[in-house]
Amino acid sequence: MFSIGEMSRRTGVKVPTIRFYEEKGLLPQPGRTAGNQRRYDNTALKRLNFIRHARELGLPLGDISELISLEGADGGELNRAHSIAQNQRNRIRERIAKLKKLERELTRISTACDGDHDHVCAVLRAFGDHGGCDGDH
Amino acid sequence: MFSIGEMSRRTGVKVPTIRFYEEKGLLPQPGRTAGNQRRYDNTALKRLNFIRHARELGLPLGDISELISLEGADGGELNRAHSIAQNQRNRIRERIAKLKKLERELTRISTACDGDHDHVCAVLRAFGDHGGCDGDH
DNA sequence: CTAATCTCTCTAGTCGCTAGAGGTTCAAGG
DNA sequence: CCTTGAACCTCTAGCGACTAGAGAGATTAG
Repeated sequence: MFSIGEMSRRTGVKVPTIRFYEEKGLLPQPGRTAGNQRRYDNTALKRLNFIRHARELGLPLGDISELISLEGADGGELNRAHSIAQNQRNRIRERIAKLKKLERELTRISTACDGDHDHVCAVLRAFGDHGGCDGDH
Repeated sequence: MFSIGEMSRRTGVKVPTIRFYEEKGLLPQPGRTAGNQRRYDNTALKRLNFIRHARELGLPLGDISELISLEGADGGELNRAHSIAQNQRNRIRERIAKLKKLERELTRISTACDGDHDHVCAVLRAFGDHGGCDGDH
């Protein structure tokens, strides 16, 4: 049986965050000591690791809670798990594409004014200006 | 002179967001009609476009407000504008690298279980499992 | 003049936490 | 057994960057 601090050490999830997950229903309410402190078992530890991993993958808590509810589900319902993973992958791909565009533009902005500050700084102009973008944002 | 709705139409920034920017000091308080409605001029329009563009580049409002205060600054202070742009570029590069790692891992997860759902779904296992990651997250 | 559409302020909600106050419990050392 | 100090408890409030809605007043086109 682990205290909340022990859970935190073992998973890297901060103590208040663990309580927050419990409040949101992602972690089941654990047992308590006579003095009202939480005590967790291995099942809870595994679930917290699951949540942490999924969070690191960028899944919103809603998706994670859906995945949790799929534990022990059968064939048809498991397609849902697949599509959550696929959706997240697509979201990430889109974000990568968008960020690459932004990087190109920031490069343009940064090189717009190479230390010659006698005139109005081109960096500031470039920030205000969509004209130099190659994109659709 | 534009109404707040006109500003919104011209910049693509939503009406409540414009008021929010004003409240945060990013937009100066505009003039008002006798009936207390906001009326903006071209300067305000340009500034709103500046904010919008910078936001699209992912700059936090704090950085944007710093950039705004650099308008009309001289050489030394303008280096600050450069470093804001550079920092943001670095942040974005890091995010791209991280997202690419996640994409690889989601690919692994998605392909862990190709429609064969007779056993406990490998997707769910993979979400709970760091072992297959190549990374340090 | 009326009706439709803006616009006003204000409050509260979103997401995923994080920080702090003020109080209680636990575990170890004496 | 008792004390001390760390860890724990609940509760509230705050972050960033908005978004949504209520209820009231302003503007504008016909």
